[in-house]
Amino acid sequence: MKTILESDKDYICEVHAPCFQMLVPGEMELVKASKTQVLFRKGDSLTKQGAFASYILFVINGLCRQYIEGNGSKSFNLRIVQPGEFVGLSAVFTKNIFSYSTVALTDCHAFLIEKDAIAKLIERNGLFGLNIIKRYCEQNVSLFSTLQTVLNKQMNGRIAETLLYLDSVRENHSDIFQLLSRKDIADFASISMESAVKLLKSFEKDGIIELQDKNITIKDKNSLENISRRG
Amino acid sequence: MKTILESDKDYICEVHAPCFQMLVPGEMELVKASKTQVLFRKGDSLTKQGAFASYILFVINGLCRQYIEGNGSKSFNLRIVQPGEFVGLSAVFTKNIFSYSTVALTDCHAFLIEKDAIAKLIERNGLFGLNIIKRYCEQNVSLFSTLQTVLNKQMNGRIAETLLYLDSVRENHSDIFQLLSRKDIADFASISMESAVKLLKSFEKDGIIELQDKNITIKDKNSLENISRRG
DNA sequence: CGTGGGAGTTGATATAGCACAACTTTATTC
DNA sequence: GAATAAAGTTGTGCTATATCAACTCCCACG
Repeated sequence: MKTILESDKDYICEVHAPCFQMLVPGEMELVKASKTQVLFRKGDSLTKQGAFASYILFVINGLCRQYIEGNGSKSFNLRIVQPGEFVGLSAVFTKNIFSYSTVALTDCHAFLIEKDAIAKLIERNGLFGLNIIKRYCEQNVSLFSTLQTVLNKQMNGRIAETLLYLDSVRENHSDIFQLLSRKDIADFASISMESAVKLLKSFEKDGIIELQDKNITIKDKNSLENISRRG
Repeated sequence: MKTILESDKDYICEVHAPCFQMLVPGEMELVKASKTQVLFRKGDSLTKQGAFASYILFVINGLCRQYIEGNGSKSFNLRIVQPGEFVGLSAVFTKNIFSYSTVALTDCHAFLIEKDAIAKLIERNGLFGLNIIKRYCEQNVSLFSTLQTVLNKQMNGRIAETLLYLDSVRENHSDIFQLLSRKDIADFASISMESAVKLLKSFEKDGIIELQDKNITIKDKNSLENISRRG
């Protein structure tokens, strides 16, 4: 993790990120003044579950994996963080502790924005606040859906859902599967790595997917959706 | 579910709810104009999972149980909704579908506020927006913690946690256990009703809790916390 | 007053998915 | 490029928890 000296050009680029479009010039200054651009190297932690959180991160480019740490080496993957998304929103306005860890799957540029700056911004600019609320809302809905899956579906359905999710990520990031180990995939479905391997093989045998080394191609999306729906 | 004709006195009462303290007079009018006070009878649904959501609810008095519906008769209890809390926040700013069901455990007074009114309010009044964000944030953090529990703990830990949670609710609502069946308790821990019964009995045998009909008294909070922590 | 149904209780049986072990293949390091 | 570590694969037994079934208790309702 290494702080980057920014050029003015960088700033112009960042300020064009969709989330910051509705700021009036004075507020833009506020963001500029309070943020720091950082390069996270592949494998670096953007957030560490349980650590103190006084800032949020906004990912400019690169991919991250967001996960909940359990006991021992057990962990559960929440999502792939893509450019244009915030990390750490949920921590900042309550107990100031990150609820999850985030690790860079590739080198990532992000900027860090102090909690106070965000709060001031929301207070002054209602439209910005509404935009942030929408993001909270989305995250909320997505958490409910995750909970649904974890509570009601079993291995088959969970792996199917995982594959569909990762395939949707692939639309924008074609190399996503190269960045994930079998354990990573298992951790999206919250099953053991061994079970994941066995299920993937069985899906391959049934002609639903194709395995080429790390890459996974979906051959029969319909079947996968059915398996996912049935649980 | 029955709409109540409100007196001016009612309005004064409602506007004193903590969340609406920082509104300027013009905005207060907006809330007044757009909300409807409703009485939900014990057993009535405040929200239905999957149903269209164009409003949020603010509970004035009474208790509700918020839960996720699964397949068949399976469901998972998220929380007890207490007076002063919102229901339906997470639905309103994204896909307009409730992610969960909510049922009244006692008669409940609530008011319904249209989505557009809330959005306008946030846009105009940043402090109000910040307040709403804090609530989102809390719900978010609580969802992460629920996920932690469901993913990492097993029966013992989950039931222990459930008991500690319900005991914390009892501080303000001493009759809470009278309102819950064994199935309800099991559904907080996401275990079968039979398992819940067996575990409760075994906790009783170990002198950790005391069972008197529906009521449950915690005798050894420390043990319960340990069991909950270990999983 | 008795009868039916829901909630609670208890023990017996079934099973999904994990842990382990042994092994193969692919990376990494000196 | 040999050696060692890490990742992936496969089969076998075990365990936590659900499901089922039988029974009790209590309340509602004819």
